[in-house]
Amino acid sequence: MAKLQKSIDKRNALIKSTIELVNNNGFHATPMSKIAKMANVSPATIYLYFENKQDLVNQTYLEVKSNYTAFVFETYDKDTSVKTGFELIWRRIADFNRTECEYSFFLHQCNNTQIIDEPSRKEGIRHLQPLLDLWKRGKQGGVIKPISDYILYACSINPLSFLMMAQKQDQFQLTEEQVEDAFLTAWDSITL
Amino acid sequence: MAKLQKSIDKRNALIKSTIELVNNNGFHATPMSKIAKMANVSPATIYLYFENKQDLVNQTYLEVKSNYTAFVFETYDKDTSVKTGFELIWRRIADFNRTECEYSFFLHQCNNTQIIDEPSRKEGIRHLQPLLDLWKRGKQGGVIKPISDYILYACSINPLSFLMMAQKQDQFQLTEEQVEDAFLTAWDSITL
DNA sequence: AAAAAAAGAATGAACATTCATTTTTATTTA
DNA sequence: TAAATAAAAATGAATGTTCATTCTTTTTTT
Repeated sequence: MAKLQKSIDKRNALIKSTIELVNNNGFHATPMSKIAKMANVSPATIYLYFENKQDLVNQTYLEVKSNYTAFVFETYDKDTSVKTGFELIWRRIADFNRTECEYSFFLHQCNNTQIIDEPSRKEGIRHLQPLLDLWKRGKQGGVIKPISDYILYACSINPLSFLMMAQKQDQFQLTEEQVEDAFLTAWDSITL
Repeated sequence: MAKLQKSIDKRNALIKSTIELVNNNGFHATPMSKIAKMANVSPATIYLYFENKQDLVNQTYLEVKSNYTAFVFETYDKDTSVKTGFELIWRRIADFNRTECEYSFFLHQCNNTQIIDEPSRKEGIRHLQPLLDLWKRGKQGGVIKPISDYILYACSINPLSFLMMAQKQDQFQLTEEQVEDAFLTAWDSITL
């Protein structure tokens, strides 16, 4: 395949530039020419790696999303109590939001706007399966509230995105202590 | 002022069209010509009412946001118990998300992207002052957890936005019953 | 009849994408 | 091994389109 001959470094540089520029200006306000310049590449070169602008952003999304899930479940062990398991996952997500703030912000933008096309977004959703399985077990064991996974997610995981955004906008500082508070709150919200 | 001579209907139509088109295509993918067409107006006419595209979207944002706050606190009475007060506000927000879904979605997009360059976008949750005051009282009375307002907001109010988004993307149906679940979850999360 | 509001067409800039060349890399031949 | 050639990758400069904004004219209101 031709693809594999081409420099993986260049592809990465393009993806990195895309993230940074989309984060700062939004997708439609980010010209290909700027992405190229930031990646030290000619505009034409982008089209050797990606079909077009939409493909570039879709692939960037999928790549970031897969980094995200890999990170989140890296330390997960499904043979633990529901509480331990949840805490493991939750804290990894919190870490990701804190340490990989650029990725996190990019994902947030993609999830909350019309940047990404449907198929890519759909593909992104499946990634949290282990957490859903854990919740299922928790519901069966009478630990987790027997309510929609969407509500569980909205109340326990999504707040981290919001706090990350608030932090990014300098409205709020997400310190260690705040993370503790947020965890206890998340746990309280989803348990019986 | 000339402004007041011009038709308020046209201005409203422009704002309405802006919301609808930005919701469906995003700001930068929405041409002025389409906004004009949807509002049954010539493109040039937009510039009689707004300075330019940025001004149009900024003003739309301010207008929607002020509708939101007016709606949310319309029924609020600060001389009630913390629980009653919170429930009043929370349910109004839920209603707004359900019945004024277009407004709600638009606000969400503005709050989570770089569309708006209005200082007021950076004000965070300050526009919800009565709610913050209520929480203060709740903290003093030992009802509400003594933690950052941002965390309280993230866990009890923000989930509604998330659920509205999920609904908008047809992943989820926010029924009456789900609203009940969500309310109990929200209340559990912020109380001691 | 004058002033204000609205319109459609024109302008010029920005931008995604493609084209024609050049540069780099890999392969073959002597 | 080194020169010669072929293939791949990369480029800068076009291309053609889209679009925000403005200009000139027409319509409506006062």
